Amino acid sequence: MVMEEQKSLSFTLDPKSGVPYYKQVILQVEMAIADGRLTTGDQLPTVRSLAVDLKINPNTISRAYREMEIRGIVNTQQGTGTFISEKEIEISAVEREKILASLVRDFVIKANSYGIDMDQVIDYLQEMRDNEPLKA
Amino acid sequence: MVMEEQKSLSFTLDPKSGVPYYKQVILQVEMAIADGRLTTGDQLPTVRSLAVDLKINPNTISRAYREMEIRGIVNTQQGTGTFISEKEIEISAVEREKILASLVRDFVIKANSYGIDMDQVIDYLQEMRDNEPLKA
DNA sequence: TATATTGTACTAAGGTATTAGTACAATATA
DNA sequence: TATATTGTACTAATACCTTAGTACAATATA
Repeated sequence: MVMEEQKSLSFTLDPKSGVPYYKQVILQVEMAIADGRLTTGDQLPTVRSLAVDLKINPNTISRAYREMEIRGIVNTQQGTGTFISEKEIEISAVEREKILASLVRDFVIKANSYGIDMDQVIDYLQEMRDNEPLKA
Repeated sequence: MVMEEQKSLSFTLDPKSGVPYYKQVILQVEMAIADGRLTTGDQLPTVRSLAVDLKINPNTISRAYREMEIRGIVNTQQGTGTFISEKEIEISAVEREKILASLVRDFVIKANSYGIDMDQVIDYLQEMRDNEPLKA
């Protein structure tokens, strides 16, 4: 068994946010991937250790990891651990297009309801991309 | 009292979708605004009439309208009705920027978790804007 | 003022989501 | 094989979400 890199990420929970714990965990992993702190092959904290750290039940961590596994973000193996996946080869271009379409649709409707139009959104995204790329 | 335009929109509900009724109503109003079927000053169906049409409780419609009022999408007055707001003058540029930032952040994280990067997103949005603008 | 029309407050029922308790199962490794 | 380490299944408690029932309140208008 190859020893994968076990990075020390600091997870935190906000009980008052209204966001479920398992979703907060997922979000933090996603953000760590997005900004490069986590990458392919990295090991996440074990279910038990993270549960102890965060003082919550192991099943709650397990649920977060399971959801990410379903989404293809991580791979889990009992007895071994949970690791960031090889980059989602399993999503076809067509499927990705569909997902993107639905994400964009929701997003545009929301933005629109705040009086923000597509030009603004596009400008914003371009600036964002040019100034501080999210992907490592 | 000026008689505002009362357009005939056809609302529908899908009980099997898992999306709450009040959210379905909000979504349909938002989409109607986005594609121009509804615009500033238009009156929405009354709470009661829409409740009868959709065969649900008036409070459910009321909740949808109240949420939209909080978001600044509509203005409600008892005895008079519910109308599409004058274009959100109440949102400052700074506030709008903040909202946009948080919307974009959520969106990018989601897209990223599906392996979709910003360039793809921007391309997609640009095509969308150029081909079939959402705003009338 | 009287009446119709509009939205609202308060409450409760039912369902769903979230989390924890407890015991278990799969894998790695000495 | 024995033991430690990893994740999991099943259940139940609690909280929250959604909707409806009922009665009410504010406004418009005859």
